[in-house]
Amino acid sequence: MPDRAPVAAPVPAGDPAAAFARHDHARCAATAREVTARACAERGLRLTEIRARVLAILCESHAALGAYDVLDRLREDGRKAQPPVAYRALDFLVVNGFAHRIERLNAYIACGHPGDDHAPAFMICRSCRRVAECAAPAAAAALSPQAAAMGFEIERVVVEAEGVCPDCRASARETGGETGA
Amino acid sequence: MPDRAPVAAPVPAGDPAAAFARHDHARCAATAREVTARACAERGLRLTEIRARVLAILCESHAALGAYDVLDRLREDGRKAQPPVAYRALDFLVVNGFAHRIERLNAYIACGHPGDDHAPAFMICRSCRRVAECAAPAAAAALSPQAAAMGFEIERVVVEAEGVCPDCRASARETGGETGA
DNA sequence: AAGTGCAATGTTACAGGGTAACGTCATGCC
DNA sequence: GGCATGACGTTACCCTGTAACATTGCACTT
Ligand SMILES: [Zn+2]
Ligand SMILES: [Zn+2]
Ligand SMILES: [Zn+2]
Ligand SMILES: [Zn+2]
Repeated sequence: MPDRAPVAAPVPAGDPAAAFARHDHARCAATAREVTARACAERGLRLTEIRARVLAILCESHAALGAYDVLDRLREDGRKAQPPVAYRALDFLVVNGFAHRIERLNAYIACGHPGDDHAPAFMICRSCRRVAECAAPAAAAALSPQAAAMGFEIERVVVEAEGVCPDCRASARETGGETGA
Repeated sequence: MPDRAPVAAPVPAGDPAAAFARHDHARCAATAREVTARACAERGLRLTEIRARVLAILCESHAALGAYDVLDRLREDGRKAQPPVAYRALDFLVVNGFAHRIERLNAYIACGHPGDDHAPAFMICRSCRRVAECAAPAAAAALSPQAAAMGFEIERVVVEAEGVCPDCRASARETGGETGA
């Protein structure tokens, strides 16, 4: 499902709420690609053609894409790509903080703050698969005391909220039915 | 990897830290099964033979088991079970709050507070796959303001911390090497 | 220029996780 | 008996992910 009209911009493109609100998505996507390219240049990382293409595919919308969705898109370009091609590019983007894996969906999204070192939390719409990336250091921090108490060393925290986005709630209300697609 | 010696009980069996500490696991497992059985009786849920068996399998250790691990165990009983048999039993347990799915691992554990309505967070050892279930309402609550601000309706929050448990940290130190198995 | 090393990509083949769909069977109710 | 319901049995898939190895291209050495 495509995002809503990417014309007006009542919400700035970097805002977490952008995923579920009207915003200038062309600018949103272009910024993400440019910032990532710059970060790669600064850090000596090679943003190869395939990697850049996969990032562009993820940037096309705020919906999470499965690795095989990405693979299909690569094949539409005329490549005869096999699964490892998609997975390797996705791994590169995730490891370097330019994309995120959504565990709940086994899927991927472009990062909203590429290059920055951040502790993201995600709001996942179970109806349209769009995902908003929020900063929620408090959520992860809440676990530290308990981890320390039991001697557990935390390396990474996954925080994913599943629910229904404003658009899909509105759609459900119109049809009077459930919140499904 | 089996749990450590289930003899002494420096930690009470219901404690979140039990997953990574010496405790009376026989008692720990028996309690989980009994509480679940009682909750089913009270609520008119049918804890059938297969469901009870799957719960017992999950209760055998604090390590997360994949659906196919559970299936293999069912087959060892002499059943000729197919995947849906395991998935249906696991779904029953998860939906009714007697087990949890660990998204990060695509795997399952028995619930530490079966029947109670709770907002669990998990500490997952990436080395031995054991999982501690903690109560961390603060982690989920930290997302509410942002969700409200963007009109997102949260239905469920996944909080999973990945890291290394005390035992595996100790093992790594002994061998001077990395924290792998 | 030839040789060497490394990172990225191409390709095959498979393992692991999950479900739709349909048939069967037992239970309980009218 | 007739019927609805919920659980289980079975088949046949689809989606997700990776090990392993061949190849390419580029940078750096000699
Ligand atoms: Zn956007
Ligand atoms: Zn939505
Ligand atoms: Zn135990
Ligand atoms: Zn461990």
